[in-house]
Amino acid sequence: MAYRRSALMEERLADNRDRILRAARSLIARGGFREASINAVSAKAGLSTGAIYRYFPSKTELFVKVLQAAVDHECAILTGIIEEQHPSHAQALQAAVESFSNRALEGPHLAYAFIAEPVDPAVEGHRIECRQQFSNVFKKVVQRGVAAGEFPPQSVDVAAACIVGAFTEALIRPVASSQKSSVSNKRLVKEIVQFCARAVSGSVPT
Amino acid sequence: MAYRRSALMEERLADNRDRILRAARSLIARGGFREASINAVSAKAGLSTGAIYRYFPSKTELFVKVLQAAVDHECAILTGIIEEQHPSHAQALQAAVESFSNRALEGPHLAYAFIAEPVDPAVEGHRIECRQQFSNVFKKVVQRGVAAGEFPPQSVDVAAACIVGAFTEALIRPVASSQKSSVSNKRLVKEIVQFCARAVSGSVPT
Amino acid sequence: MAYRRSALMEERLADNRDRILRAARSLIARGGFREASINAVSAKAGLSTGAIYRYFPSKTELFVKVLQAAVDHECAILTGIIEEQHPSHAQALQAAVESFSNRALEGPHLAYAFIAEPVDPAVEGHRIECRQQFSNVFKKVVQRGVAAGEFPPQSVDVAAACIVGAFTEALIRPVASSQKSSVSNKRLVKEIVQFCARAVSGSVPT
Amino acid sequence: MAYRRSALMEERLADNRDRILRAARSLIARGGFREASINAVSAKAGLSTGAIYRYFPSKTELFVKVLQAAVDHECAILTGIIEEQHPSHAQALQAAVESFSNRALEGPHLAYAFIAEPVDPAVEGHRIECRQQFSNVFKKVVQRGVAAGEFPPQSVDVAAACIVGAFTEALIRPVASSQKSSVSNKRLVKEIVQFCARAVSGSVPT
DNA sequence: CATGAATGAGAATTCATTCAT
DNA sequence: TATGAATGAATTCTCATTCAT
Repeated sequence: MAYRRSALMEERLADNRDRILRAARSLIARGGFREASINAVSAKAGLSTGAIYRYFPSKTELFVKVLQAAVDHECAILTGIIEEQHPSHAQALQAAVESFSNRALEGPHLAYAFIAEPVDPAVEGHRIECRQQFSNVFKKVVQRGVAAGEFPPQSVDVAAACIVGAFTEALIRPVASSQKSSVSNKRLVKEIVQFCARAVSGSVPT
Repeated sequence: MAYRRSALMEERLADNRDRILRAARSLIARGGFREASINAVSAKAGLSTGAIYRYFPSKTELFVKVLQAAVDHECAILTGIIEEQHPSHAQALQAAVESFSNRALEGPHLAYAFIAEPVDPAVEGHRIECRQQFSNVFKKVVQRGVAAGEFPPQSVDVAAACIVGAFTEALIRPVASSQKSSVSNKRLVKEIVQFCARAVSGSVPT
Repeated sequence: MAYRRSALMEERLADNRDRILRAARSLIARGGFREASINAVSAKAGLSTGAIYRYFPSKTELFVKVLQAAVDHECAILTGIIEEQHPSHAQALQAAVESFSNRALEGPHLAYAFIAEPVDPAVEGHRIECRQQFSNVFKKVVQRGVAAGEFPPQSVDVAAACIVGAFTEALIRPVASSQKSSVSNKRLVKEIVQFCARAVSGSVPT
Repeated sequence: MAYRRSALMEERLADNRDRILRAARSLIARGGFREASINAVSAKAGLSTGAIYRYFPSKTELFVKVLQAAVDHECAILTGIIEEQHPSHAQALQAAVESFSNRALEGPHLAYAFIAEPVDPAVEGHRIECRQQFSNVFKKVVQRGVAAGEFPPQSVDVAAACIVGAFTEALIRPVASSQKSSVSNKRLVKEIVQFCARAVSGSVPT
């Protein structure tokens, strides 16, 4: 007679899976994929190496899930923002960029991992997808702005990619150099936001 | 009995060093850092693995030098372009971005490696420096444009970083996804160039 | 409060033990010892991994029991055959060999496992015993034939071992090579049978 | 300027490759494929684990080479024997079987490994080939005997397989059980030889 | 100075066995 | 008693670095 899996156990299982994901995420954020060995992940998650393989079929799949989760979470937030009421499409874009930037400055290395060369070519395909998915959010705002005549005609795909690249790079730079930047974080975000706004609108935001 | 290093020998040494750098560069460009093992580099350079260590103290240092050389070369070209006569600073910027983009689209994986996560965290610091150096060229154009009143006031550091990030991301995307993009390379470059021009000038380029 | 083991429970225990044995046997037959992991066995038996250890102290012991059971079953059949009335001892032998061969060609991989290298050296000792037991059946026929003067004098132990080895190898070969043999199964069995008959009798069977 | 590889070094390399092969062969012979881990092989060969991979691309390939070498060596000897002058084909067969048996009784487990279940299915294909190759030698003798009318008509393929199986089994049994057999080695070989002779000729050898 | 064989730590993954529930 | 998640030692294979020749 099979024992029913108790609610407590279910919880523990879900908890473990989560701890593994968080451990991997944390290690990737701190030191890139290179630092996220199965040993390191399992140690940080407080589990044995073998336990990882109960929850994920391979290291590659684990990484894919980490990226996916991070991107899903971020995209949900950004989508929420651009669907809010905004005086203009430019301001919708600015709000999204600002929101992302503020979060990225808190945990900057994960954003960095999005554009990192993967340990395993098998992750590569998925990483590209993630970035694509990621920039799709921005693409939507640009599309609307162009459709509304607020923005000049432009390739929305290219613009979205440029936006993602622009703020990613600008955000990563000061973090990676780990030296006090010449501009404060607040100022940095403001400048990034305005850069993007000018880029899509072709006008200086007021 | 210490032999004086003959001119011939000096030449051979320099030649070997160069071949190693070129071999590493070629391998990185083709398959990323992952493909550039010491074995592969030495084989491609026509030398032994041990010989590598006569010219470079470690793999890390070799990679650093490869990046440095690539960036130096690129920066020299870009600096040359922006120092030419241009009708406007916006057009100087556009010429530089276009030039870089065209080269990047020919050897896309090397550009990709610029923003790739390093094999060794020790490379990281230097990679950031390289990108810094890299964006300094664009910073100069922005500075001039702002000083001349052609561009609106803005943080030239942030703008330069954004520019580098923008075109890097936009260029890498189609390469990485290795699928025919919706826009042709020619169109892609044009769109990137205009994105950057709008971003710094706050106006739609004619 | 110790419950007396009910008849029902006894039955269930015996049933479980049997299902484990059958599951293991089936897996070994299909893919060799290599495929018969405790996980696979328990899954196929519809039990948990832990449950296996209630019925068998170790994987090794389980395998030993699987072999024992298979051999016991086969020996019972073969003994039945040779105890039947036969015109001659040579024909008794032929009937036994033919019977075994036909069954082996239906489930060839299990026969194969009899002579397979064991996963665990601890199984080895027992596997030898099984083959011994196995050849004892054939030994009896040879003994009778020699005693009756139908077969020439010979070491019955060696002859029995040779017989087992001969048909095992001949049966396994086409299976392992998994390519259509030059001879049909029917012909194969006939040839094996005659080989054995000639070997023990020193005459060509009519 | 490349240094020429000295004769001494060449010798050391060949020697190392040989030591690896011998180490693997010895371990397989002693405890089957299971005991021949890369660690064990390298330790026995007096090399590091990594060194193995300079000489063999994988464990599988190493095993294949071990089998191949053993079989090649044995086949060469047996072929030599059957090509000698013999009073009859039956005696040629007997000489070959006797020769093989005597060697097998000195290093018995390697013969055993020929019919062992492989660790890696990739080895399987090759192992079958080896056994085939092995029995081809005996097939030739049977063919000649049949052609000469000395042996009764029979499937030479089946007969050859049976012969190999017969003496393999008979030789392995006493060794594996590691208990003094009822028959001496000398007697054992004689009995095996006669079994095979009767089997192919259908007559009692004088 | 050049060579490249050798090293050996470390990587991902597997699986028999245990034990808290 | 039954469960199956967790363990962790063991496995194969890689590769930066060294050093005898």
